[in-house]
Amino acid sequence: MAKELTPRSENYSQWYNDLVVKADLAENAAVRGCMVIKPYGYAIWEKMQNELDRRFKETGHQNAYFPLFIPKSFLSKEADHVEGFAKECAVVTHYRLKTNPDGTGVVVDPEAKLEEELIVRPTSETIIWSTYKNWIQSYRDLPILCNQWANVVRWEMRTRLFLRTAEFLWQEGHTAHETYQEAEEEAQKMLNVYADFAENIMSMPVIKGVKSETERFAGAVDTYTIEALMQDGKALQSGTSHFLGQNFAKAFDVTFMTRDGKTDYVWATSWGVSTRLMGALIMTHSDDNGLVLPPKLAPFQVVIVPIFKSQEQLSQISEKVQEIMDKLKAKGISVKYDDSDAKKPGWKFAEYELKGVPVRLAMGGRDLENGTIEVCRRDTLTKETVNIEGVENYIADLLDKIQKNIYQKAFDYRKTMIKKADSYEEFKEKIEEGGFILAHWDGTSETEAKIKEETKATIRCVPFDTYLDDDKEPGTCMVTGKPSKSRVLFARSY
RNA sequence: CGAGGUGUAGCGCAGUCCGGUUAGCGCAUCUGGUUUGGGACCAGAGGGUCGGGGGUUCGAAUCCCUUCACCUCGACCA
Repeated sequence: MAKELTPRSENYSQWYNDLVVKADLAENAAVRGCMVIKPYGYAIWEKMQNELDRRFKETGHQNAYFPLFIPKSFLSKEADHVEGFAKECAVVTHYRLKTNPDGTGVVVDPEAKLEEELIVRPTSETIIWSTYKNWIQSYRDLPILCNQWANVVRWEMRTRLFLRTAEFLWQEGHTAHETYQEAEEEAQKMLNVYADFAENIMSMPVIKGVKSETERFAGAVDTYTIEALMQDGKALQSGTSHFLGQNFAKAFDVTFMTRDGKTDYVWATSWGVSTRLMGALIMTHSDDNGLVLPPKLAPFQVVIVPIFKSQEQLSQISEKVQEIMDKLKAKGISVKYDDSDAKKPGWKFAEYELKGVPVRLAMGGRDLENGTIEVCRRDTLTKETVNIEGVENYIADLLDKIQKNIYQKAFDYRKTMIKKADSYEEFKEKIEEGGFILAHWDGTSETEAKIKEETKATIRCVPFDTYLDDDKEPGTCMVTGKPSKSRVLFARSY
C-alpha cells in the first residue's frame, strides 16, 4: 500500500498532484516553478509530439529553430504584445560570473553588464518576425510555414505541474502569408489539426471557438481555441491558434511585392500547444486508481505479468509469453514483460494501473495448462480469460475499443455538463455546479469583467459548433438585457 | 504578491505547546530464507547538516529573530 492516491471526491487538486508524482510523470525541480519531466511522463509527451509533428508536416509545415534570447527592444515593438508579456519575463542582464572576493562561491561580475538586456522568450513572435523581414521580398517568398519545438519561460506567481510552470515545453507555429484570407484559413486549419489530435489521439472532446477580446493573445486580431472540460467541472484551454493580421508585419516592417506590383504588409498566424496537454490528458480520463491513458499515447500499450511458483515454471511461462509478444509486436503493439521477482503480481497490478497501461495480461500455471491468458482493461478494470490462439487480434481490437470508449465516456460527461442559462440568477446558480454554460452576452468587456468579478467564470469562447437547440439564435444579454447575436460559452477555468 | 499551512532518513509521519538519555515509528532499501492468481512474511542490517543562517541557554528538533522551499486558497496567466 505504498502509493495511495487521494480520492478525487475528497480533494481534486491533491489527487492531481499525487497522481503526477506517483505515476512518475514529473516532479518539482530545485528551481522554483520549474519541473522535471520524468522518463515515463516524457515518453507520453514524445508520443504527442510525434503525432502533432506528423500532422504539421502533412499540412506543409517545416521545423526550424529560433533563439532562446530576445533583445529587449524587440519585445516592445508591438504594443499589445509587450503589455501582455512584460509582467512575466525573465531578463538576462550579465554574461559573466567571478569568484566572490571573500572566497565563498561566485558572484555576478558587475563589469560584465550587457549593452542590451536579453529576454528569455515567453513566445517567439518578435524574434521570428525580425528574421522573416530578411526572408521576404516578394509574394514568391510566401507563404512561410514554420514550426519550432522549444521551451519558453513565463515567470508565473503560482505554478502546478504541467498546468502552469515557469518554464514549459511547447511547439509554436509561425506562418507568413500573402493575403488576409490565406492567413485566416491557416489559423482555422491549425485549430482543426489540434482538435483532431485532441479527439482522436488524446480521446479528449474539445469545443472549438473564438476568444473574446479580453482573452485574446497579446498582439492577435483573433484567437481561436480548443476548450476541454476536466472531471472537476473546470475548463482547460488546451490549444490556441492566432490570426495575427498585419500587426507583427507592421511592427517589424515586413513588406512584400504583391502580384500586381504593389507593396503590402505580410499577413501572419501563430499557433501552439504545450506540455499543459499532459495536464489535460490526466484530468480527462484518470480515476482514483491512477492514470488512464489512451492506447495511442501510452508509452507501452500492454504489460504482461507472469504468475509463477518456481523458476522452472517462470521459464515455461516466459517461453509462451515470448511468442505472444512477437505476435503483438508484429501488429505494431508495444509490450512490456515484467518478469522481475522483486515484486509480487498484486503489487505489479496496482503499479501498472497507477501508470495507466491500457491492457494488462497475466499468465500463470492455470493458463499454461489451459492455453489461456487473463486480459484486464484499464479503462473499465474488467478481467476476462481468453484463448491464447489469436490473442493478438483480440488485443488489437481491444486497444481500439479502449481508445474509443474513453472518448465516449469523456464526451458523455461533457454533455451532461453543457447547460444553458437564460437569466443571470440562473447562471450564478449553475456555475456553482461546474461545467460549461451557454448564455447570452452583450459583447462588451465591461459586462465580461463584471461576470468574472462576481462569479469567477470567464468566457471560454464563442463556439463554432452548436451544442444546444438555440445556441446560434439571437437573444438578450443575461446581465444588461442588451441584444446578443448568439450564446457564448462560460466556465470557471484553469 | 496577499492570507493560511507544512518543512525531522528515499517517502509518509510522531516528538515541538512545557528545552534535558544515544531523535523514534511505518513504508521503501540491502542481506538471508520462505513465498508468488490483487499492493507477501520472518530474521537481520544500513541510512539523519531535525530546511538554511543567526541568537538565548550549562544544554535547542523544541524558545527567539531571520531567510528559503513547498502546499492550499485569492489576484495574474497557456
